[in-house]
Amino acid sequence: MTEEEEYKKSQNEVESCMRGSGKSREMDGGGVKSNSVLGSGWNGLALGIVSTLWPDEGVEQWNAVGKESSLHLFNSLIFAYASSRQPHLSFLLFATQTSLLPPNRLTFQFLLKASSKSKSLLQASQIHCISTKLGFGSHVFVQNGLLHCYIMCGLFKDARRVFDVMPERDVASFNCMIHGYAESGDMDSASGVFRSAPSPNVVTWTAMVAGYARRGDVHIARRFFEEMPHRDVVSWNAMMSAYVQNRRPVVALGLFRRMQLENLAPSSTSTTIVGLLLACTGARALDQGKWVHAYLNKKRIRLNSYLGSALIDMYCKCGAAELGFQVFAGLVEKNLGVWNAMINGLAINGYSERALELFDEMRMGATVLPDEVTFVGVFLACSHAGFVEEGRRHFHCTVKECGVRLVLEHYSCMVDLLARCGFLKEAEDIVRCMPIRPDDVVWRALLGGCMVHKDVELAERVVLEIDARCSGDYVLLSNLYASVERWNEVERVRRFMKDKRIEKTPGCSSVEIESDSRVHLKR
DNA sequence: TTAGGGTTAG
Repeated sequence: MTEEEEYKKSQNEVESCMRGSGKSREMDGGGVKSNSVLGSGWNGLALGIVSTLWPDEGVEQWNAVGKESSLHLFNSLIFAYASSRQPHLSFLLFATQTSLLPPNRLTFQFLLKASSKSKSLLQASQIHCISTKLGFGSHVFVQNGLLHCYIMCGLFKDARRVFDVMPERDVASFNCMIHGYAESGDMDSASGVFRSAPSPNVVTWTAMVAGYARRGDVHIARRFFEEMPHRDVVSWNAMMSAYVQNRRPVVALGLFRRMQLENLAPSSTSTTIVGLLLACTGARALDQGKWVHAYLNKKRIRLNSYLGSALIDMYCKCGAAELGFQVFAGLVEKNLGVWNAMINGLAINGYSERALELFDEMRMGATVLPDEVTFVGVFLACSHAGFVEEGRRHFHCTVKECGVRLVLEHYSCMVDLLARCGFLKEAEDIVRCMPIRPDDVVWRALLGGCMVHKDVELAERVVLEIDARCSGDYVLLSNLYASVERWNEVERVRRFMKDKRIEKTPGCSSVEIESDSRVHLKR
């Protein structure tokens, strides 16, 4: 049976189970009966697993939970795995547990959590089937778990079908559904579910705020935020993030000040600080970013990967790559986001060699595998420094070796590198043979090379390929004609722009926002 | 111990 057939079969089974499950037979607590089956060998195994999960406090935690009840212990472990980076290990543990101890409702809840985290609908369907057979399937928490898994897998229509036939719904079921619609950008449906929710809570309202923000409707998001009967730290974080996402970083900073005034800032989580750092980055507010960093140090807040990469990115985008590197060097937890922030940060600041060295270091370490974003940094570094050979090697070989798919951004960097270094033919060949349709950024990268090397004929062809031609493209072409003293063509382009009323976009620059609007963090 | 907010490119 293929995986798809297997999936369909279990989906049918789930649906027939759901239709026929009727009233749930609660068995919570009953499972502990088999305690005696669990010998010391199992306790040893459990201890080993706990120690791996929590190397420092493992024994202590095990002592705290392990001796009460074996089922409780196994459930705790399943939950710990479900919340960890290896959620699939929950299923392995369940396979060993189920032969010794009858699972209870919590076991299934945690397994469904693991299915959601590993986005495994097949597992979720199977788990739901077993739970239904044991009489837990129609419990609202279990059903919510299944619903959540459908949402996490992006199957919104299927989620709706589950939602519609649920024998009982609570506020979390509505919240799940709203979040799902919001994720898919369907705020009309989300708002329909929101209106039908009998008792929306702070989670419901926050899901609406985040949903509108994600779609770019920051004003509607703000209206929901202001109308909320009660706000908690997550709602504030969602609203701050809404402004950051919609390129209004200064408003986000202002919101944090209001949060402080309402005395909510002391309970701010690392997510609040990440939001604050993102706002500083967006506003290019280096001084305020430094304040946030100092605050983190003062409060001895450990830098997790989110905080670390946000800090690195803030320093690099504000032109202080050295400070970014200091943060990077001091980080204990370096995940892909952290490496990418540093490699890209060095590349955009012109530290090409250092960026490429770091990329080699990352590959040598082999704990984190590069992805598309990493290669954007790599090509950017090659392009800024004019490292043609190295760029070619990475473009044609390393990307494949790492199992990474080439995306538009990679092509634009590579075309930029080749074209600027005078390999115009090779650059054009790449554009013409790309397996994905080149966008205007790619064509403009080629146009830039034509400018440097005064290739008028190619530039004329390239300009015609640009979909959304703007004044800059015509100005570039006219300057190119001027540089080879073809004054008639210069005049022709200028007249064309005038007739079509194509105006030059005025240049602009930005400065750091004034100190009186600075965020002052409470000590 | 079901549900909402966070990092890296463009």
